[in-house]
Amino acid sequence: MSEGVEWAVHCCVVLTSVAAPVPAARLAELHQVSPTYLAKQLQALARAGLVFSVQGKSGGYVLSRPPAEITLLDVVEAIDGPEPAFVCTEIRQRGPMATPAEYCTTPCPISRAMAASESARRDALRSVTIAGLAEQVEAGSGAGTLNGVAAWLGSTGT
Amino acid sequence: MSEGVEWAVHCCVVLTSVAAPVPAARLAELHQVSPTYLAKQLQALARAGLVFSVQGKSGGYVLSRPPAEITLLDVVEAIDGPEPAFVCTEIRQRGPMATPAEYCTTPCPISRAMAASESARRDALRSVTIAGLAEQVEAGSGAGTLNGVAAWLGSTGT
DNA sequence: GGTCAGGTACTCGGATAGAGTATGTCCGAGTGAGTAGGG
DNA sequence: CCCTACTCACTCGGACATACTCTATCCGAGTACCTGACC
Repeated sequence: MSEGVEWAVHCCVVLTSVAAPVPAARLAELHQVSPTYLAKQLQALARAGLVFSVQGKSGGYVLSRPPAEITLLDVVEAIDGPEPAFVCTEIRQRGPMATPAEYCTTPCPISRAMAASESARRDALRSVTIAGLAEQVEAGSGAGTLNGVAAWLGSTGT
Repeated sequence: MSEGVEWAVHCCVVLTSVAAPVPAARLAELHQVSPTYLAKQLQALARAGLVFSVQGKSGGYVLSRPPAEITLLDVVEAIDGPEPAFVCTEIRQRGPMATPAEYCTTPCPISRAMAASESARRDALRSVTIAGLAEQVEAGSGAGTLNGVAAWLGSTGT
């Protein structure tokens, strides 16, 4: 899986506690990652409609929806793309013992099994929201952690 | 996901109906895929212990276990590798607002959610066996399909 | 006829090139804020 | 004192290089089968 997914999810979680837009460069500084590449991931989030991008002097990125309405699946698909990992190339219709196309009314069993596993993964990802993740972060690292991060993001120093 | 996974699964399914070893080149001809690259995938299956490779004039590959004891997960992991797609790089421990390492006794919530989705996918893949797939192929394409393929694999002509 | 040695052809196995995608970087377009001037 | 127009600095956005993995290929190592000779 793309490493940018992890960055994007972390960004969404910290964005839950801020109201003003946060520039990509500041998020990169917070996470110590490549600013330009993180910007690319945030652009993908913007294209997917998960965040709003505002330009200008005090611009940046803001969540476009309440965190409870953004699922982990939304973020993963925004970065990695919505197409499933497994694509059936219809091997059964090729070669000397090919199954005639008229018999292939349903997806082949292998494709179905792969689709089922993909679906299970997507269901698991869909059941987790950004708000839920933020809640767990607070529970794990202490209440007020995200507010502290938000304060740092809003300030100008290091 | 690696395209070789699809090839490998198809090979495992057709191997359920043969007793004698089948050369990689013949499986490639059956599926109309690159012989040398398919050979590489079969080598991976052999390394994982899913198939036995026998050398010599009438050599080839045979399933090492009853098809009911080989799961789709086994094949996928043999080709794509057993390591999970998502790897947590512990972003929370980096940057100016880093969480101290002593607070990181449990995996971060994001990592946990990703692991859960991976686990769901693996469970789905584990619940499908090669024998089950072969059964569904017979049900879909007509009884005797696999035996016909087996006969073709055993013969010498095209 | 049976046994054994040798050759041969066929197999797998790992080491070796090429293509596509993920990663990382750069510069230009756009815009909101701040400022200076005028009314 | 308020309004307006301008400048400017800061932001995003897409176009451009680089590294790595997936795909595809080649040739060498090994082995079972077949053939032939010998007993």
